[in-house]
Amino acid sequence: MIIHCITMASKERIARLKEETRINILDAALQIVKQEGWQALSLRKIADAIEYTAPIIYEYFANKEAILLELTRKGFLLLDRELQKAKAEHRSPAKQLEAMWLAYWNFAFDNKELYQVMFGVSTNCCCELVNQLPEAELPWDAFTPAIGELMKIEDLDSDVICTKYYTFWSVVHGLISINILGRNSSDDINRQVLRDAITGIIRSITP
Amino acid sequence: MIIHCITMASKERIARLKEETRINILDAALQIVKQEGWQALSLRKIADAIEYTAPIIYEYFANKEAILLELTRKGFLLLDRELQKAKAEHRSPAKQLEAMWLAYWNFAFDNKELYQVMFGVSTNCCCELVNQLPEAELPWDAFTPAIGELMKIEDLDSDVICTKYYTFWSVVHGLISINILGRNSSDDINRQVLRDAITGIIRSITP
DNA sequence: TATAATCATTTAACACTGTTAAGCAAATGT
DNA sequence: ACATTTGCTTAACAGTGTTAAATGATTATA
Repeated sequence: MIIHCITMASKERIARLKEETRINILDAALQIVKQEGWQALSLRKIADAIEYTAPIIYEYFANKEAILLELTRKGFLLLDRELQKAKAEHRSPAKQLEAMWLAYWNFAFDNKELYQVMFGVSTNCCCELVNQLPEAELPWDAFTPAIGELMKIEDLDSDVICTKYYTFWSVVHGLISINILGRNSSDDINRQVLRDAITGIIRSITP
Repeated sequence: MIIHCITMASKERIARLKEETRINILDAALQIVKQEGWQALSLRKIADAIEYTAPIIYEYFANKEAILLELTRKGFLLLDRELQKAKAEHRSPAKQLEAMWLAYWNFAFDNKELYQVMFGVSTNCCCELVNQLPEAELPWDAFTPAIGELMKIEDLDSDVICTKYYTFWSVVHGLISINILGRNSSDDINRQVLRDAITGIIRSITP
């Protein structure tokens, strides 16, 4: 009986350790990418970083793609946190939209590597899988209520809202992509493009 | 003397053949990518397609990246042809801009693979090198005169024109990227977003 | 024409990559 | 004390880009 309890506790400890190395794998992967870029990420490098050999990774992830997929999942959750935070700071939908797209912009540059794997900017991976990720719809869920409120439209899946959402998204994502690719214009111009576009769209949908 | 002429001719014939297999390499690469995607492109597959062995490719290109770089160069030239064609069909800068961005859009989907390697959408390669490519500035050269004319600004490198160019480009490239990644909205909505955004920007800069 | 030099091409090899199977040694259950 | 499971490693496979050496045909030279 007592032995049973002890083994239960040790099982839990082991489970905790396993969870920990799972996190270590993800952390190591992200760190390598931040230091050397996506192209340099290899399973053996991850294994080195967590002081194991490569095959052990398959105890925690089905394959390399699964690691990237998990990173994009965490990316979407982190992005959603930032969006919610920005939203909570304002009451009017116009201000909310402006703050949220700005938060989106900042997220992309504060987490360049995550954004790359989330939206496939200059990295080749798992589009189809990412699209099946439920978390990939969090931005939609975050933005459309504000758009709907601003336009006084209740059906958040209507084509009108969809169109406006994609207009916002396109210009912001486009500008981010162009910058990540290094086709840099100056930061001043970036900021102005972003502000002009967002306020322009907001004005165009404000009744 | 005669012999000299003959050898000259044979040298030219050989040079022509070499140029031909250079083109064959590029064609084979693009065909493989179109059929199996960028991830599936390998030197040995290219070699197979042109009925040689892999190392022969290094007689024509410094490395794999150089092949991709040459494809993006050809991509920019092709894009420029389309832009010029669209431009030539109209006289007013507003109509020109609209037609050109539409041509840009069509190019991206008619040559999805080229667009991907040109702008790094879900493929990892050679950003820095592409940015040094002179041909990468052809779109800028194609668009800014119309923008300048429309805004009645002569200095095509002024910040105002730069800002407007990036605004156009961001929304179009963003929408393309999102679609290539498979985050598809319907074609109807795409078309509407594109038209709305372009005509909106044009109206906003028309005096 | 015979020999030397050059050229085009291939084979072999290296250091990587992701991934799987086999083995081993320590911890665990009986 | 023995059997079994577990954690982890070593070895291996098929593939990648890339380089060096070897081969065989073509060309130039004597």
